[in-house]
Amino acid sequence: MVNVSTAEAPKKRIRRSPEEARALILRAAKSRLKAVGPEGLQIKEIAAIAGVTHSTILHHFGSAEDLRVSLAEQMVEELLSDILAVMETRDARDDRVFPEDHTVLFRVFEVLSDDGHARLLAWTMLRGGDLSGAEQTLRTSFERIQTGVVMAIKAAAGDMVVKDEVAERHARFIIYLVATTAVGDGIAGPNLAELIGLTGTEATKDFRDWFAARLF
Amino acid sequence: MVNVSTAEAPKKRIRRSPEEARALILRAAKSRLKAVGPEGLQIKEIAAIAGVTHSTILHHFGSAEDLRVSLAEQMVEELLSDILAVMETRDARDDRVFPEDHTVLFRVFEVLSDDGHARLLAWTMLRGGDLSGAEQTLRTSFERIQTGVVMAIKAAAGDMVVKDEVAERHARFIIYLVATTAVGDGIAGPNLAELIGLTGTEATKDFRDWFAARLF
DNA sequence: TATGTTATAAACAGTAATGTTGATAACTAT
DNA sequence: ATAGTTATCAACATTACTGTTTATAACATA
Repeated sequence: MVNVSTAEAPKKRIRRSPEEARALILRAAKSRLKAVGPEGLQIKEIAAIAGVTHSTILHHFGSAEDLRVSLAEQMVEELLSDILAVMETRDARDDRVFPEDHTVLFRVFEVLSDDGHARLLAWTMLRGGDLSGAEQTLRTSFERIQTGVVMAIKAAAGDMVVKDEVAERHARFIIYLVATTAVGDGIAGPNLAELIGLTGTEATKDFRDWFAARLF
Repeated sequence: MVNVSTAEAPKKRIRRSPEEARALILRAAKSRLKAVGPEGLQIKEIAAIAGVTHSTILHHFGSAEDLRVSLAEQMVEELLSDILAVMETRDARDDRVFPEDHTVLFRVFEVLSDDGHARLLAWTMLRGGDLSGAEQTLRTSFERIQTGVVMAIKAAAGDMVVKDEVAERHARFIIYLVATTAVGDGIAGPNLAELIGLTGTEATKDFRDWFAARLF
């Protein structure tokens, strides 16, 4: 006998293309990760946000772990392309890669720290997952960043001649420092700043200015 | 009927004081953390290392989560007391807080980054875990660190007079920068260094020297 | 329309972690 | 000694997460 009064309305299915479904699920996973941290990365939670069942996720990604790997790869690529875009579309009136208003550095902090990428990145690294899928993107992106920083160093030196190898070494240090600082800032920033008394957007800006001024 | 031939020898129980038991378990948790990272922190594994059953852990800590919080708190306290010890027992021949061999800074990196403290801290923060249990320790420790750094800044200024508020502001920036960098280094260091080509202990030391030289 | 494909869902199964309970051994105090 | 306390263990219960199976709705194509 069919239960009439309490019968669930048969749920309308939305049929998506594999690409759409994957994108939808990855978006949900990302928002979940940003909201609650690594613990929230469970396929049932993600499924709920995406409005699908968890078996749909397994269908598209194979396993929960594969979804996490895909997510990590996608995030790394987004992050780098974001930063490269800033570096390489500098203002036409100012051809320096690192103009004095510190646009690029601020943007790096913004992208890495304020947007939550650092948290996601940290999660990726903490879990020791491999990023070999994004390996090539990573390498070429870093080469382009390196090139930009070397140019900036030479520009900052003005008339003085800077040997290539010196500039390259210096560039590596700078990149490493900025990256680690932005990551640390993204993770420990809120707690640490409160503790030290560096609160408010004003203090944040002051710190970043001070930091930027110290780099070259 | 008692099974004679295959009877297990009745396991001798070691009865510890609550303090000893907690310390033993925390030590095991710490070693496990270093070995496998925050994800491997599961009470049965820890129990196996400590040589107790997992219910003993639950008895002493309440829940698996509470153990993780306790571990994080303990590590924060160890970390700070470690750093303070280095800062405050500087070589008698050199009364500067930050001597030119960068002892203190190197120690900060060592403790935070190399020992895996940063990873656990990051993990804790990413999970939104609170460290309120260590709140008081944190505050007083940071005040002492702040004092030391202000002294270092004034010493570095030599004969020039530095206003208190200027030195204090500068000190906050330095502390914040060192802390975030060390955290970021602890998390992203291995991956990032490899990517950039800053590999080997030599390169690590070079970077830290370069960084230290740039602080004051 | 008929047929095939597959994205989706629901129910079920397996597994690994945390958590609970009751008994007991080791210690303390009377 | 005796009684009381509790740290410990073993066995069990529970939860929560991943993965599997089967059926079907949605769409494409002929």
